[in-house]
Amino acid sequence: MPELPEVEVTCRGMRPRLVGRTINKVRIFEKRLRLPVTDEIANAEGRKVVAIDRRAKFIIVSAGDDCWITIHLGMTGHIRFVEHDAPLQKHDHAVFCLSDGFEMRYNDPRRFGLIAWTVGDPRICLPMVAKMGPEPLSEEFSATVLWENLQRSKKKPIKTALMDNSVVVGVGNIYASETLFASGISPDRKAGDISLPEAEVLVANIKSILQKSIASGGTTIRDFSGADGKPGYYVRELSVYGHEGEPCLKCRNPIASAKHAGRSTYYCPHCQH
DNA sequence: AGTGGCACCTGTGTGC
DNA sequence: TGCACACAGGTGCCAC
Repeated sequence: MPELPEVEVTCRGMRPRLVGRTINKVRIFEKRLRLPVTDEIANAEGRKVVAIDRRAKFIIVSAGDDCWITIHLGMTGHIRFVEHDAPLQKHDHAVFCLSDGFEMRYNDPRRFGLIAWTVGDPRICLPMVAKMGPEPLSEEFSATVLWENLQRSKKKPIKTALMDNSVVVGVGNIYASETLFASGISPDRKAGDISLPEAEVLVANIKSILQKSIASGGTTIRDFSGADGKPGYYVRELSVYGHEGEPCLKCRNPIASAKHAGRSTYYCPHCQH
């Protein structure tokens, strides 16, 4: 489901519902996520949530005293807040009972997500999180940084390189296609052949497209919804993703599709070089 | 060392 | 209607 905008939208939805509440009880119905949920998650009981942050596509919940809960939504995960007596849904794998009578429920049909408990900031002590590349919406993510990172995977197609978390985080399959279209760059170009001025254009488009998507509540293809249950409306703004055969918004020639590293890519052969 | 391919899962849509 | 198959928003690991 979620790329960076969807995770950011989820975080923003969680903050007013979770921060300041005490987690009274944790119930795990299915431990077999991407990494098994450990029994340590029960240590969250009795703790009050202090803050919620995002790093790449990880949701990082601070529970005070250097105790942390890290949540990843995988491809199909989502978070909902419901009254404690609301019926459980299929694939509700974890339930956090809160002091205000509501429950935060983690639902993930494909179970590619994860829920981890750590003592110590996950951005330091969870290797999966610690080794992530630059945040696209941060100041540090500049044309120079992108260009330098692209040199490390210079033989990859640029589309695949943009989805590599060591190059930049948060750009998944949808936004890789969208940012390349906006930049007029072919997905087949080798990452190492992207010039600094082109990197400049890419950085600007990555930032603006991700920001616009966040403002629209993210992109709902099939089943994404934010923590408030609302779908993302950015799907209406997508220029190429899922639009194979339809006329390009710039030149009216048909949008094409291709595969890069097994993932679908959409692009305009006429506008992107 | 960088790269492509596969694996992990369930659900949905399509074509026969 | 049923079945087989392809495909889906992510990412770690495994051979080459």
